[in-house]
Amino acid sequence: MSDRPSDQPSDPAAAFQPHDHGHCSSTALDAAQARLARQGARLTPVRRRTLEILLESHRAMGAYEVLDRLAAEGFGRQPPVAYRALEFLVSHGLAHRLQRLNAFAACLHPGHDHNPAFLICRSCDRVAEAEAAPVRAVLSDVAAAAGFLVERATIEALGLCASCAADGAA
Amino acid sequence: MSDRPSDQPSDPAAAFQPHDHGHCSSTALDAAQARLARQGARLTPVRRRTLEILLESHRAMGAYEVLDRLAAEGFGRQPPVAYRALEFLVSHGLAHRLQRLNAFAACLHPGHDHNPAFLICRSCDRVAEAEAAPVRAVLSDVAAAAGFLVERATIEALGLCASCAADGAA
DNA sequence: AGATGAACGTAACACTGTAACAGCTCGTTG
DNA sequence: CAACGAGCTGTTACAGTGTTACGTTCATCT
Repeated sequence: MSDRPSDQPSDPAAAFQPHDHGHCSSTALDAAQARLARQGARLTPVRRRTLEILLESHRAMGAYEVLDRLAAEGFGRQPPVAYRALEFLVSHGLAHRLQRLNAFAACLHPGHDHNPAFLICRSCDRVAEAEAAPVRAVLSDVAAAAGFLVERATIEALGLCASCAADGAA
Repeated sequence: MSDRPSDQPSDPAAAFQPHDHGHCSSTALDAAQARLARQGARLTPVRRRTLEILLESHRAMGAYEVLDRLAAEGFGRQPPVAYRALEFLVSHGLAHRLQRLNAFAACLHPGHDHNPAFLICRSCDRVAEAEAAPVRAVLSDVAAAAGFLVERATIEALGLCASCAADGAA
C-alpha cells in the first residue's frame, strides 16, 4: 500500500495537466499486458482496442460511445461487444466504471489492485484517480459505529480541477 | 453540524433494526411538511403519496416501482409522473438518490440539509444514512493535494448490516 | 371573470444494459 | 487427422432507465 510501482505517476492529478500523453497511455498499455500475462488472461484485439480508446483521453466514455468507435473500425456493432470488452477490462483492473456517469475510464496505474476515489471535473470532464485508502478508513469507522461492515464503497467527487479553476471556470 | 434536531434518530442505523416504524415514518412526513412550508413549496397529492411510498420501507425503490404504485392508485402512469415527484423530493431534501442502485430512498431526517453517506446492506437491501462530514473532510483533503476542489461527492458503501451479520448472512 | 404560472398527464422517444443463441478459433486428445 | 471443448466474437431481441415535447388542469392573484 505504501510502495510506488514504476507505472504509477507521482502526481495523481496528472490527468488534469498537460503531460506526455503518448508516454502515459503506452505505459498503461504495457502495464496492462504484463498484468494480464500474470493472470493468464488474453488481451484480444477488441479488448486491446477498447482499452486504447479509453486511454486516448482522460475522460470517461459511455459504452455506446465506445461501441461507435469499435463499429467504425470493423468490430461488432451490437451493445454486447462493447459491454463485454469493458466488463473484462474492469474485472481485470484495467478500467473503472463511474456510477455517477454511467461511463468507463481507463485505469492509469493498473499495476496494483486499487479502488480509487474519482475526481470528476465538471468543467473539462476529465477524471483522475485519488488515493482512497484514508477516505475508506474513515468511512469504515463511521459505518462500524452503526454496526455496518463495509465491503465495497463508491467514492466519486464532482468539482473543479486546478487547470479549470485557473482558467476561471465558474 | 453538531446540533441534533428532534427529528433525527439518535441511532443512525435504526433502519437496520426493529423499530416503531409508524412513528419513524410519520415523524419524517411531519418534518417534510414543515420543511416545505418554510420553503414555500407544495406537498401535492402525488408528491405526498410518493414520499409515503418511499417511507413504507427503508429500502431504495426504482422509479418504475414507484410509478407502478402510483398508477395503481389512480395517478398518472407515465414515467415523468414518478420522475417529477422523485426529483421534487430529492431537490427539497426529502429523499435521496442512490447512484449505485438507480433508485430512490426517503430521507429519514429531513430537518436539516445534509449529504449523507449511504450504507446499503447487500443482504436485506435496506439503506441507512451515516454522517458523512468526516468522510468528506478527508476526501476534500486528498483531492486538495491534487489541486481539485470537491463540490459534491457520492459516497455509497455496500456491505452487511448488523442484523444480517447476526443472522449469519455470508 | 381573466391572466398567470405551477403542476399534472400523455405519447413518443433516447439511452443504458442484458439474455439467448450461433459461429469461429485454437489447443488438446484420441 | 478428426473430434471435442473452452473461450471469444458476433447477432437478434428485449428489458430497464430516463427525457423531450406538448396539451390540460388547477390554484392564485388582480
